[in-house]
Amino acid sequence: MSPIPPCVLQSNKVPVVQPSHGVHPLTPLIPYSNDHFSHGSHSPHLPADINQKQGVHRPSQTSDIPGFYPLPPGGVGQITPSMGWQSQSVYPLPSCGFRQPYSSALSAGASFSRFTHPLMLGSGMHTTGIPHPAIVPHSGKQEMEHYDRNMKPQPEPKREKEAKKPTIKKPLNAFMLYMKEMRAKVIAECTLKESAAINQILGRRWHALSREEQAKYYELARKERQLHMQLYPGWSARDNYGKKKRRTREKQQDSNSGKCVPFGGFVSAQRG
DNA sequence: ATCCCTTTGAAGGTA
DNA sequence: TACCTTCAAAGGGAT
Repeated sequence: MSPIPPCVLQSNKVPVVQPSHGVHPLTPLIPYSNDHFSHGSHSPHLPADINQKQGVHRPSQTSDIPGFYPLPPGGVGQITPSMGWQSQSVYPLPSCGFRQPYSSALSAGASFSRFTHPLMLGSGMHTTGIPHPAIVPHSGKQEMEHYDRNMKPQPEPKREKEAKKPTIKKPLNAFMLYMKEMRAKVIAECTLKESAAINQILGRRWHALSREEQAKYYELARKERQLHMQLYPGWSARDNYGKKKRRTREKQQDSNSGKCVPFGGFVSAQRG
């Protein structure tokens, strides 16, 4: 059984043979210690929340993430050890508001620092005064062009306009968190840049992860959702519906209908 | 300048 | 309940 070559990118839409479980082409995810997640009372896999609806249980009872709240306004929230490797927390709650582009910090203990958008200093402020990266000014385009890109201090004439309609982004799910973390690594290995191609690889690697490894990300995602819920109690995913303009998708039907997709799965009804 | 592609998962809507 | 749709990240490519 040979592990997946680092950069096997099946030419589009070619079914890929799924590697057997246990083989981690990707290998060491991050140097975080498992106990951060396995210490818990509930079994690591399908983290408590996988059976969601439960992950969505009211935050009030979530003693699960003590220390997150109450967050000192403008201060650095006390991050519980349970956050483990991402000690900087998914919600860094920066005291100064700036950070390194996450991609550069991806490697070890990568901080999911997507949540520190400079713009938030102005608009990304929760009613409680807690800055949150999920809040981005709604510029009308692809939401925001990624925090990092906006880092450069441009003389923004339309700053005011943007600050008017902040958009609260969805919390990232487990796979998204995984992607954010591993993207740089894949890019380095494969010298690829196209996100679509990279995402295909990441999708396969995600499946190749052991349940325990995936559980880490499910747990992280669960915490993200919880925190997100607490920060924005009234927020709904639907709030962002329609904010992305989409072109007509013609080929959705014909190209999709149950075709094999990389990884031997079937395309989800998502776009085509 | 803006959307598409590509992935998985969460969540809302509809039948 | 089951299924469908949209969005979340990301950046090169297409329009």
